[in-house]
Amino acid sequence: MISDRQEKILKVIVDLYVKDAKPVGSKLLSKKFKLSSATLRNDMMELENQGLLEKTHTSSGRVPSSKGYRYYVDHLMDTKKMDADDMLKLQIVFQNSQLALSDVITNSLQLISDMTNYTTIVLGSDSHDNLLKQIETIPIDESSMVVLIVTDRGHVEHKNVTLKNVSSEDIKKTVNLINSLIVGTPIDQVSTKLEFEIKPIIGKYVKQHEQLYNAFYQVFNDFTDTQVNVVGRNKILDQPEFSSNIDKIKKVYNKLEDKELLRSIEEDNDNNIKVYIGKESNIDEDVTVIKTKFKSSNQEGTIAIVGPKRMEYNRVVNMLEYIKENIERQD
Amino acid sequence: MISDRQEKILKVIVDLYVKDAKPVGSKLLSKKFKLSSATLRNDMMELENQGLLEKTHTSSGRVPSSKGYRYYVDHLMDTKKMDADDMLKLQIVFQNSQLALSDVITNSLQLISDMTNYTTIVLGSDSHDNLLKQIETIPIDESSMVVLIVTDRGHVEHKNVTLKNVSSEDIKKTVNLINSLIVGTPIDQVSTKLEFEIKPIIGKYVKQHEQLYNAFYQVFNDFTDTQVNVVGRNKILDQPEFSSNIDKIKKVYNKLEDKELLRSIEEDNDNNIKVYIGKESNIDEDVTVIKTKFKSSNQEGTIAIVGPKRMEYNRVVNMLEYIKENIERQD
DNA sequence: ATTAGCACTTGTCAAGTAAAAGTGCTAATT
DNA sequence: AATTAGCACTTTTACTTGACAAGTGCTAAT
Repeated sequence: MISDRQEKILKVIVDLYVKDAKPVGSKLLSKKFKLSSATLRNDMMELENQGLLEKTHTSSGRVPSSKGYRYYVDHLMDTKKMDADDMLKLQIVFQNSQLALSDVITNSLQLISDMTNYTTIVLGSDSHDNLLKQIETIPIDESSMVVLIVTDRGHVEHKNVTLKNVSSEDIKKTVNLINSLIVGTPIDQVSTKLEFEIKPIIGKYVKQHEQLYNAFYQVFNDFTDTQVNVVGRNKILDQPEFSSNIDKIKKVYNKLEDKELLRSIEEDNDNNIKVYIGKESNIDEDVTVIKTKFKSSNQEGTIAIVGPKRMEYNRVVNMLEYIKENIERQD
Repeated sequence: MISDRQEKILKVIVDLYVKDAKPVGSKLLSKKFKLSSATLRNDMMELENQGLLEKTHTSSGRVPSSKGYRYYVDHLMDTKKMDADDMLKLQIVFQNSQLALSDVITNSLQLISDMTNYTTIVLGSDSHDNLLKQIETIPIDESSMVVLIVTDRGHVEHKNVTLKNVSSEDIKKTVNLINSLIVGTPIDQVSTKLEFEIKPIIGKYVKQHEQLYNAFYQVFNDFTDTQVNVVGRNKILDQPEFSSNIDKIKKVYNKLEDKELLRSIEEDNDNNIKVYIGKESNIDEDVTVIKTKFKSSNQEGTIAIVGPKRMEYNRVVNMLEYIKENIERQD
């Protein structure tokens, strides 16, 4: 559909626009190609007709459209060449054997955020299908205790609970009951089991069963759906497409707090790296999200980079690829 | 130093400016007082000479200075009258006996943030002087386990740790050793004790002691200084003094991530409600922070409200007072 | 002690102008 | 047939300009 030269022109326009955030005109391009600006103009017009480029106003230079970025991502970028400096810096994090995997992930995403000026997100996997592994209580003083819940995949939930006039005997009984009867149950079914299997029993044999039941019920009920860690939220303010537009900032920030949205990113089950350009991001037409799932023996989840549509696609994809591979290799 | 009438004028100016964010002129004031604008102008001039009012430019109305707000806070506002609607809404949260105290705190600060459009912060108390209460390990699979640490004041820290070829025997031995030897030690001395009291012993009796030592060392080392919960970060974008000034927003957001700053808020040991106006906030000359410590049998910490210098001092102080009292009464 | 009156200052808004950047089209050139 | 030179046209941006509104400080009168 489009000529080789037009492809090259598109690539150069994307690269230039990503770098400088300024619409690219035919004159500037004519320096990169050994062609007159008029020739470039003709090709640019064709690329615009194909919907790959756009103008910001009648007489402005061209800017890639979402479709243009899509074409770039799918056909034009050299995805296998990683910047040496980026690689080196990431390596340092991954080679620090002192760190637990979760810290390596956090650190590397912090690093990416700092290097690229984009916002990064780590989503712990949805724990609702985790199985209850063990519960544990630790008394703090005569009227309060800490309740701990651990799942088979290592997710921990804890809570400080206040109890009045409950004997440690009764607490122990209840804990043992739960540990023997409902361990192995998926987390989202625990509440039900608690009600129909535990409540009737402790109702008979345990004083203050009401309080105890409520305490445990509460902890399970609060079980966090998805652990979210947003790194470099403020980087958004450094991106020119946002820093001049408070309403956009407000919109993006609100979306970043939107659990629904984050869940939807996580629920995409493609294990490869996936690029959501502009509206596809469900955040803002000027935002791009690049995400991937990862899964090691120890931990699984999703990592995502949120930046302007005018994003360093190449670089980010390469970095994510690197991280994903290295997490999954760590076994 | 200033007359009764001048005091009244200052109060009205603060109230008006807080409400409308517009400099207050003599004409507007003359409607509130039965005096001509010229008279008011004379008094305003005197208030300006005293440093209590400022002009934004030679011919603008007056705006309270930091000193003016300070005077208002210390002498002028009726701190005992709480808005009935505010009270009602807070009551609902505090009367929900289903909730654990920590949730009541979070919910009430979320509520304040929503009602006032300010940002709120909950700082869990610094845990460094907490004493180690108990450690606990829960195996996840053959190569990883969860390590849990609980302090005497109910602070919980947990971490997923990967171990290779370490027997559950050895883990148990080490845990028992720690629980018998260093329980009761202040958290910030645990690392040292771990090194000089535990390391030598497990060095002799435990295989893979290197790995185990490192794992535990790591968890203690990561012990979070202060638990921070910032609610309603985005409200800042709705305040007119910031929404037109990206640089200010950037500055404030960066400060809100600044652990040093948050620690300094927490380290102020005044148990009463304290108001930091403008520069005193250490955030921005246009920001005010109002904070208080709270302490119940179960939990202690600091709560702070961050808003523009043009803040509803009265309302916020009253709400904080209410919250503080109700937290501390819950025993 | 208060007020009326007035000259003066500053910010804001709309309209107008000129320059810069870049386009599309036509006609000439390779 | 593809490329280029040339030019009229459009839009943005940055500056002026002028008029008006808001509000002040000061003086003189009440």
